[in-house]
Amino acid sequence: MEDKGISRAVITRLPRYYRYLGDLKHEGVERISSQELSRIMHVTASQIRQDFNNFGGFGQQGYGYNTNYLHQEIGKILGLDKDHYMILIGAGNLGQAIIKYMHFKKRGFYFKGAFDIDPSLHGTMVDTVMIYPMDQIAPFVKEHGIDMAVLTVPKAAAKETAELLYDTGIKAIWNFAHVDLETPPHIEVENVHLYDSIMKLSYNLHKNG
Amino acid sequence: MEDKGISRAVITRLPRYYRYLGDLKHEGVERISSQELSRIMHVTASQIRQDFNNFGGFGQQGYGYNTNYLHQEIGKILGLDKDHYMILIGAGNLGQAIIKYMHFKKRGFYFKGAFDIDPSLHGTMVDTVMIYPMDQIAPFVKEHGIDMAVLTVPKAAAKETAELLYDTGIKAIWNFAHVDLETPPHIEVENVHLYDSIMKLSYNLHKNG
DNA sequence: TAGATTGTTAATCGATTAACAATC
DNA sequence: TAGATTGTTAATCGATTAACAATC
Repeated sequence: MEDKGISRAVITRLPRYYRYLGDLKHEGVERISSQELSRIMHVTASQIRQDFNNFGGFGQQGYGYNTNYLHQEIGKILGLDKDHYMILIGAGNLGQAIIKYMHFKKRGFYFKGAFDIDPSLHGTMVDTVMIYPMDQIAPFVKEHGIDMAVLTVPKAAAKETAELLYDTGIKAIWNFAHVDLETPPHIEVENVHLYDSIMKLSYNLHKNG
Repeated sequence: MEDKGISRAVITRLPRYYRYLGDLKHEGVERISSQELSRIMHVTASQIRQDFNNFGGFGQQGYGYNTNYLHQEIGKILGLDKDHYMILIGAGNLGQAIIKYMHFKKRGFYFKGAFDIDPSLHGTMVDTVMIYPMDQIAPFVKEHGIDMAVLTVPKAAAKETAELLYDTGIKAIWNFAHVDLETPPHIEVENVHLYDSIMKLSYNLHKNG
């Protein structure tokens, strides 16, 4: 699970496997072959087997894969068996929606607090999450053992806001601001660039005339 | 621009180029070489030149690229020189946030209406956008020349809701529900799978122990 | 045991990088 | 003209697919 040699392409596919296996499990499907999964997911059976074998085989010759076991193991690889304590930085429209959208919905991801520069928001709640002033980020992170920050501040503020996090002990930033952060090596970043996404859709919409 | 042979990897990089060139333009940088851009964006100069040459050269030997021109041309490739009329389907937390987040912010993308099953929302506004009942989707799309739908309904409703769009003339779906839609060939889909994204971050957070 | 299907090696394909001639 | 830098071809690298022996 700690192998550093797993390619980015494989990692990107893992959550999708996890999602499909969760659905199959939900439908009561107990076993599945790479061929059946291939048909459902529209990827080759070969790729499925190659992907899983990056982490050591989860299947059994002549049988296939046990849906429950495979789902669970991929969950472990993704770190979903562990709890994550999160803060939100930038409690605007998008930030508040993310709190409401994620909260209680996905086990293991917990918002412990939100931060904003707007003093009128301080002390108010989004769902069950309190909004604090920005200068309390560092002590809050330490006190609550926060490992992830969700960054939903305007583009112009993103760089300096992210820098507030670098020495706090935060390990990961989920970045919704449309800049690419240049983070220190001990911090992982995952970008959700919504404008990039809609531009890609726009391209595809027009590509055939 | 209509060339179908452009690889997915190249398309995915275009919005990022567009973003960086917009920033450079904003900073008053008039020309840039692939080498300078390479340094700023952390990709190889070779890749930059290859990518641009998929669409016919935009540069000049010995000079480099004109920032404004290149920005504009990539914008055209992405279809950003055209207006897009959008509807939102599913006016919950995330949907409302997207309307507020996108509206007026990015030229060319206009929300004309929103739709929800909840009758108590019908007739109310999100920003400047009215919420309508679901059964009005088809006539609305035709009347307003809508080309894109943003799908922010719960996972369980996504499939059947998407199907309401297939024969309306809609050309593209920006899908925030965490299912992979099986759309007919005349409809493009771009997925924003937030859970997939946070799972990837979780993986990277744990991969070094 | 025979059939099925994995795990894994080999072959192919595509994308990235390097190199350099063309040319501004 | 000389220097710089693109456009483009060739080489390399990595990811995907095919094939099949191992084995349940």
